[in-house]
Amino acid sequence: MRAKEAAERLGITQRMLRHYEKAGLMDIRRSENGYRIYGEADLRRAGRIRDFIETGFSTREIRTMASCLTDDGAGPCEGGIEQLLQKLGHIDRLRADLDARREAVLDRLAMLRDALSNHLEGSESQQVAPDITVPEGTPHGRRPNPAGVESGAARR
Amino acid sequence: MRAKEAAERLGITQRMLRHYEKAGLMDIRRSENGYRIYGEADLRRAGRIRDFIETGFSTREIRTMASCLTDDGAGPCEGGIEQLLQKLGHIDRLRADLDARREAVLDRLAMLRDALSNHLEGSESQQVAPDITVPEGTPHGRRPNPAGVESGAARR
DNA sequence: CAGAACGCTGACATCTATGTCAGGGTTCTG
DNA sequence: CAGAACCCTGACATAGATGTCAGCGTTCTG
Repeated sequence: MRAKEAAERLGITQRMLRHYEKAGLMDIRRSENGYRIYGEADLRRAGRIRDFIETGFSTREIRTMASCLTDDGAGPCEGGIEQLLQKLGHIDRLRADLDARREAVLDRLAMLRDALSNHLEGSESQQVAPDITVPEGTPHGRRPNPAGVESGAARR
Repeated sequence: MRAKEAAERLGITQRMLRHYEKAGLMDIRRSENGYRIYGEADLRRAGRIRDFIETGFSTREIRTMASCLTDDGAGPCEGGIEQLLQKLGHIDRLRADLDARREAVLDRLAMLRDALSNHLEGSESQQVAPDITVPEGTPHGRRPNPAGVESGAARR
């Protein structure tokens, strides 16, 4: 397929697709007229690159773990794992934090709702947020190092 | 504590600490001589900001969810239910975002680990990342669309 | 006290990610 | 065929994260 479709399927702009290429992260085949021709594998690769970038990696870092971009789980993918684990650490810390906060909010919310209904029992009822449905959102529970400041000195 | 110590404990530079401040993400107390004085709560807040940033968020985006940076899940909350619901919305959206990122990372990680073990099956084994343990942290499982090209059109 | 170590501000510099525009082909369609 | 819709390259532009240096006060220590 050509640029437009590829970009659409990936949810990014053609600009970025070219950017990845220029950054040396991919090498797209060209048709005789010079148009880029993306194959499914290219899409997958670009999709991974996109994800890496949206996860906070720079093309520079990604190039470092180029072997982590191919379909075939071949190459050792040196470097990739540690870097990923590190990111995971950041993400998990934030998640834990958000989970805690989320619960606090839910609690408060429930409390208010109770108070409210008890209060306007039988009154004209002002109908403030009538049917509060707790928006589901992945299970949450344990909450280690609540507001953890650190998690391993000397970084980056 | 003062700048140097704070920065060290957070694993970032004083420069960035000032950057967060200038970005309107925190407001650090000053001693009479003008020196910044960081308290534990400031550290926690800065730590979260740091994590958000390293997870790919910009100060601009972070400012948007400023209420997610405080320790107390409590907070002003004046305005009641609407505000709470709104906050809940932010939190959940944030969580969704983090989940996506987290999962992308986990997927890649699992994939890599598999490839790796399959690869050095019985060989002299170079011991690259010997005992990769997926850091526990909220349950995760399904992994549809392995090398997922897409993940929902119109993103961001 | 002198010098080291540290703090502050502001400015300039680099790198990336992205957007957008221009100038100029190529393809598809009514 | 004419115009729309695409594609390409290259350049200029912005924003944000970070680094680093200068010029200048403050603290701590031998």
